[in-house]
Amino acid sequence: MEELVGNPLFKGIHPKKIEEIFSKVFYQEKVYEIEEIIAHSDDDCENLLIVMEGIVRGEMIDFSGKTIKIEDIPAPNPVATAFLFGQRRKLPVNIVANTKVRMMRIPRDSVIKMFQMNSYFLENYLNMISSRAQFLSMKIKFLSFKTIKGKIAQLLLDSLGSGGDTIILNRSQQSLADLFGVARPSLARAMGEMVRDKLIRVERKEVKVLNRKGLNQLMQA
Amino acid sequence: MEELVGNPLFKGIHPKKIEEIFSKVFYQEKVYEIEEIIAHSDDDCENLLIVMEGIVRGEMIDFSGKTIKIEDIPAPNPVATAFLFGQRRKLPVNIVANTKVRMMRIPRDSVIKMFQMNSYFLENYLNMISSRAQFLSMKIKFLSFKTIKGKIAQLLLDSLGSGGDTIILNRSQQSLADLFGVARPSLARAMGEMVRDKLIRVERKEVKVLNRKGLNQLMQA
DNA sequence: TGCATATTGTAACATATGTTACATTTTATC
DNA sequence: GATAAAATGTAACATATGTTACAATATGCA
Repeated sequence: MEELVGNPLFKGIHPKKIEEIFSKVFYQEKVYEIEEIIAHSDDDCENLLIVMEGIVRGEMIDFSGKTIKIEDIPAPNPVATAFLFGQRRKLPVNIVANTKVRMMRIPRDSVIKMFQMNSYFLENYLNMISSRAQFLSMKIKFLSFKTIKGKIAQLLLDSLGSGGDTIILNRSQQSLADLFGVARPSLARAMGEMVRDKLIRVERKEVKVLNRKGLNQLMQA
Repeated sequence: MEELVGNPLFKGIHPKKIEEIFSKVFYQEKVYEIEEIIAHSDDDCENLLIVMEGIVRGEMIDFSGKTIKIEDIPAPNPVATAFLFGQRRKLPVNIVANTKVRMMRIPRDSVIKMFQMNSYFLENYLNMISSRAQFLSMKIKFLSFKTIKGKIAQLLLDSLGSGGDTIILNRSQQSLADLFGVARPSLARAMGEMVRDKLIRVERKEVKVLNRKGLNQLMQA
C-alpha cells in the first residue's frame, strides 16, 4: 500500500492506518498492458479506480470514431471521482493505459465504508470533487463570455488584480485565439477596436489598461 | 425539523432519525428579513447553509459594483454545497433574502460528524456535489461546440446511445437554450433548419433522428 | 548584415447568431 | 370547456465573428 502514500485521497493518513482500512474492505488490483482499454465510455461507474503505477489517459470518442485526448492521469491518482456518485454514474470517457499500469478497483459500497472508517479519507474525497466543481465553475464563467472583447477584458482584469495597470502577454495572438476558441484575425480586430476606443494601449507583448470601467462594461454583454 | 423532510440532503432518512442526528451536533438557526444579506461573496465558507423557509438568491457582483442575479434557491434546499470543501472555500456569490427567510447554519465539523452518523446523509451530499460537477462538465462540453446545430447534434447523439432513434426532450426550449448559452429563437431556427434538411423530425417533445451521418458532420465544424 | 520565417495588422465579404416583435400552439387552472 | 399563461414558431433586421487574402512588421538564424 506504500503506493497510496502521496495519493491525494489518502493525504494525512498514516500508512499503518491505510493498511488497516484496506484489511477491512473488499477491493481488487489488476494490471493492464500498453494501450489496453481499462474502462469504456458509458460504462456504469460502480468502482473507484485508482492508478497505482503508470499513466492512463481519458479520451473521448466522437461519433465518427475519431478519438480526442482529454487528459493524462499519472499514479498515484484516482480516476473520475465525480462519477462514482450523483445522477449520471457513467464514465464520460474511455480510460486507456498510456503505459503498463496497475489499477486498484474499489466498489462503491467499500468506498462508503471507508468514508465512515476514516474522516480524512472522507474529507479528501469531498475536497477533490468540490475542487473539481469549483474549477469547472470558473472555466464556465470564462467560456460563457459571448464576445471576444468580453473575453479579453476578463483576461486583462483577472491577471491585473488590484495593483498596477500593465500586463505582459506571454502568448502569441494565435495561442490566445485558441484559448478563447476564436479566429486569429477576429481577435486582432477586437483588440484593434479596443485600442481605437482608448480602453487599452498595446506595445508588442505589453498591454496597458487605460479604462477599467470601460472594460467592465464589455464584460456585462 | 419537519421542514427537512423533502430536503434532498435528508432524502431517505426517517424524521425520528433526523431529530436524533440534530440532537448530537451543534447548529444554529437565524431569521433574515427581505433583502437582508445573509452572506457576502468571498466570505469564508465555514458553514453549511440550508434554506428552511422562504427563498434566497445568489447574486454576483461585477468589478463596477453592479449585481447580477444567478439563481433562486427556495426552501427546503442547501446553499453552495460545492464550496464547503475543496481548495477555494469561499462563496462565489452574495446570498440575499428574497423573502423573509429562516436559515439553518451547520459548521463544517458538525457536517462531517453527521456524515459519519448517517450514511444516507453522506450519500445525499456526495450525490449533490457530484451531480453538480457532472452538470458543469456537460455544460462545458456544449459550450465548446461553436455552432448551435453542433450542440444539438451532440445532445441528440449523446442521449440516443447506440439503440433506437427517438429521444424525448424533457426540457423546455428556453432551458435548452440556457444550457447551450444561446438565444431561444436562434435555437428554434436551428432546429427548424435541421428539420427542413431532413436530419431530424420533431413532434412535440419527441425528436426522431433521420440522418446520423449528417448530424455527425455538424459536430465536426 | 541579409535572408527566411513567423507573427501581426487590415480589408472585403460571407455567415451565424442575437434582437425584437408578434402569431400560433400547447399547457395548466378553474 | 373556457380562459389565461406559458411555450413555441417565425420573420426582419442588426451585429459579431469567421474566412480569405495580402501587406507590413518582427524575429530568428546563418
